[in-house]
Amino acid sequence: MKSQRAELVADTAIDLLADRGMRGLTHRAVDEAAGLPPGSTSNLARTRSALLELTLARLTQLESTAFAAAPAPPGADMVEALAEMTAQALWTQLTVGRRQTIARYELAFEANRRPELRTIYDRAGERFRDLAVAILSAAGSSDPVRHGRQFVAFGEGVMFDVLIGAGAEPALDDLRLGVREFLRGMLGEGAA
Amino acid sequence: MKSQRAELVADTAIDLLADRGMRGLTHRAVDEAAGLPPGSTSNLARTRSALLELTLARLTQLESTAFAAAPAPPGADMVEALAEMTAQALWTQLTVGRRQTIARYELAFEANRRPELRTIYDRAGERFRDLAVAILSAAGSSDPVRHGRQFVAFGEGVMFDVLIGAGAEPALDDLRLGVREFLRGMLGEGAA
DNA sequence: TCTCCTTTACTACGAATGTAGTGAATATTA
DNA sequence: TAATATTCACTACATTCGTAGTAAAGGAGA
Repeated sequence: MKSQRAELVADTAIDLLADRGMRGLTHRAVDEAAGLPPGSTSNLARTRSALLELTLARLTQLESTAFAAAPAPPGADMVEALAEMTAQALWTQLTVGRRQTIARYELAFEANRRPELRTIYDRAGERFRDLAVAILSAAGSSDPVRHGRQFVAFGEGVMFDVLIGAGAEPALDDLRLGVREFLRGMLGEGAA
Repeated sequence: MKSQRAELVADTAIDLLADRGMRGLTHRAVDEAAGLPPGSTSNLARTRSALLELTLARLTQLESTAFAAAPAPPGADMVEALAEMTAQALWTQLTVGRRQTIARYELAFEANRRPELRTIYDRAGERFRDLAVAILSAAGSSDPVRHGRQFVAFGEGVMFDVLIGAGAEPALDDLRLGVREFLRGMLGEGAA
């Protein structure tokens, strides 16, 4: 981020987005929630579009570091390891990163109507998707591109369901079971 | 719906929600988009909360009819039939029902902050989930409740991915393939 | 036909919003 | 230190928002 202040503003915007939604995110609301003198946010991000861009940029920055350390251990049962890794990642996003995930979803919707956001969102999504393709390819997928995409979609669906849908508590064990079944379905019963 | 006018207002609100998001849905915007004299929506749904409730109620009404005719054909390969059925349903939601789906997502988020919406949303979701559990149970699932839930989550994820995420065109063939693999993963390779 | 009740049209108002201008304060560089 | 560029705090304004009041229109039932 360009400055400490920009970080503070963006982080506050993320929380507001998660807690109060798109309508709750305003320049003034950020000032107030961050304890900044009124006008500060308006000054840093002149337009609403600029504020959204700043927030999304910060969000992708935060999430990219969260998924950085994840080298696939090429052990005996790769599916098992991959399932464990994925379940843990989902778990993290659902608990510690709950608000970040919700804020990201809010911005994803907004990106459908704002090209400047779409650009940022897609660039981050692409990197993530490519990673999934590479991993599934290494795991012996017969159609890595489609599978990679489906893998990401499955993850988003699980998170969406927990955070927005039924609202039930996420259970790590269930996540593990689910991901394992999902992977076996794609890679075949006895996949390496 | 209570009146033709209420239907018109709700349908217009759905479109606005899909096209302009939560911030684009206002009493005045509905009047204008529906071609009603200013104040009409405000009069029909006195508060913003009432407007959102009306819209969500209409939405669940519309979607319940869309999924009504779907008796599982107990043929030889049940997984195959179920996959075909699901793929078609997803396809419909992604094309003809695109805006309805997006509007539903918007309201789902809002329901996290508005208990009165949460009630409506959950009641509809429960019926849907129960249906999934029953179908998977009939298909021989070893854990119908968890699988039913995961099945719904998978569907939401696929839709979310297409509508909000990568934004690529949905391909019916890919949907069919994906659902089939997903089901085989849950039900076992040679599931009936 | 007359009466009662619901729906509709229109208007008003306080509060909140996005945006932008300006001068002071602070940091950076020469 | 002096000059310059950047960041900051504060203010102002037109617009839009949610909400509500009220009077006219319309329809149902006696």
